[in-house]
Formats: sequence, structure tokens, C-alpha cells
Amino acid sequence: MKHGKPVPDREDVSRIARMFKLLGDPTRLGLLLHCLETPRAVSELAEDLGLSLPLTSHHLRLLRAAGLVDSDRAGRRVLYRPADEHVRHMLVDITDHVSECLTPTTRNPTRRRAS
Amino acid sequence: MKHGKPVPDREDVSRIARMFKLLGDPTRLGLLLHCLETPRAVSELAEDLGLSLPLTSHHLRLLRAAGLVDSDRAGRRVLYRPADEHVRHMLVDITDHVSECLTPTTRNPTRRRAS
DNA sequence: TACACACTTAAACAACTGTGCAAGTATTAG
DNA sequence: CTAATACTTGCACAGTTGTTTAAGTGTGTA
Repeated sequence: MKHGKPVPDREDVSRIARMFKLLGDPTRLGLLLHCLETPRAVSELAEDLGLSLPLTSHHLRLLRAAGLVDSDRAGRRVLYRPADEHVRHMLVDITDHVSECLTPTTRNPTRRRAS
Repeated sequence: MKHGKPVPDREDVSRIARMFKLLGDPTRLGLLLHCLETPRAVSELAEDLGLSLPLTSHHLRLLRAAGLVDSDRAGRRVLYRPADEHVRHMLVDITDHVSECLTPTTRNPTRRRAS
């Protein structure tokens, strides 16, 4: 994979793109960010984000299929959380990074370097 | 924007998702990564990535509309490059990050030859 | 047991998106 | 000027994707 610096090969690009695509939907990204800190039940996520239950479940399914979240049953509820610390940290990092880069709405270059 | 702590608001999530969506297409991501180091002409990008000229131009247009790349004419060629250092750095950082996170393949065991 | 709650899955549909092909616009060479 | 190069744009179409509605599965409670 050579994650040092050089341009990733075709397969890597595909894999990375696949992940970006998943995060490219506001509903999904919202769900993911919303259970970043503490595990959340499906209904909880649905209500907080104003989504229907099936829709919420559907997106969570996709996220789980990609290994981004995992779920545990707690009674009759199902609690979702990031799959691991690596995912959680990556998410925080990426969104933070993108936020700073995108803050100047479209074109106003911030002089502050991230990280 | 409050980038100090987690959970961006709805608008931020949308904006971030919009960017992820753009990076979520392998063709587009490939183009972007391919002109990270040095400015590239459209035909050059097309040939290197095995794409048609119109398709290449089309995607570059989208990337430019999002403020991710900029272009300069050089004679009859048009050279594309990341919009600024911030974008370039972010791209390198993100792909690097995702690569590392995806390498132990969270869910899909790709048999990697020793490297 | 039966019933309600929490979530999942199925089917169907509208909207969007990536791609190819063909025509159009700039820029340089002769 | 004309011709060729380099890129852009318009149009059409197939495939994908997000969403809704409705039906199904599992879990706890009376």
C-alpha cells in the first residue's frame, strides 16, 4: 500500500473513494458523527436527526457493512458506535481538517495551517 | 463554525458531506491526486488515467466549481492544480489517514503480498 | 399466552450521477 | 486566411442512490 507519501495505486484510490462516498451523504455523515462520543440507539439517532426509523436503520446498515460502525443489543434497543478507536479518531480528524479548509465558504484562504 | 470540538452543526455537516461526495468518485479522486505534485494538462491527465478527454474535463470542472482545483492556460493547454496549499495538504493528509485506517481492512480481508 | 416496543428488511420510485458521443470554442501553426 | 491542436459543452442514457411505505423479526412486559 505504501502509505508513505507517493500517489496511491488504482486499487487504493478505489478503496479510499468508496469510503469518501459513504461519508458523502449528509444523513450518513450526521449519523456517524452523532454516535462518535457515546453509543446511540437507532430511535435516538432517528429522532435527534429528524429521520424516519427505516431510513436510519438502512444507513447504519451501510456504515456497518463498510466496517465504520458496530452495534450491540441493549435490551430491545440496538446501540451503534464507531467500529474502533481508529475510525473514531479518523473521523474527528478528517472532519476537523475539512472544516478548517472549508470554513472560508468557497474561496477565502485561511492562513492558519491545520495540525 | 466552532472547529474546536466535535459535532458540527447541520450546515457544516452538509458542506463536509458535499466535499466527501466529490472525493467519493474514483475518477475524480484519481485526477485530484494526479495533479497534487505538479500542474497537469487535461490531455495529460486523461492519458495517464485512461480517460476520455470530455470526461476528464467534466470532472475537473466539478472539482473547480468546488474550489478544489484551479487552472491556468499555458499556450493551448490548460494546466490544473490544487486550488491552494491548504487543499493540497488536506488531500495528502486525508488519503494518508484513510489509507492507514483501511489497510488492516476493517472488514474485508484483502490478501496483501508482503511488501 | 398476547401485546407493544425497537429495529430490520423488502419493494418501488424519483432523483441524481458518471459516461460516451457529437458539436462547439479557444489558441497556435502554416 | 485555413487547419490543427487542446479543451469545453450539450445531450442522451444507463446505472446508482436516497427515501418512503409497508411488512417482517426479535425482545421485553402484562
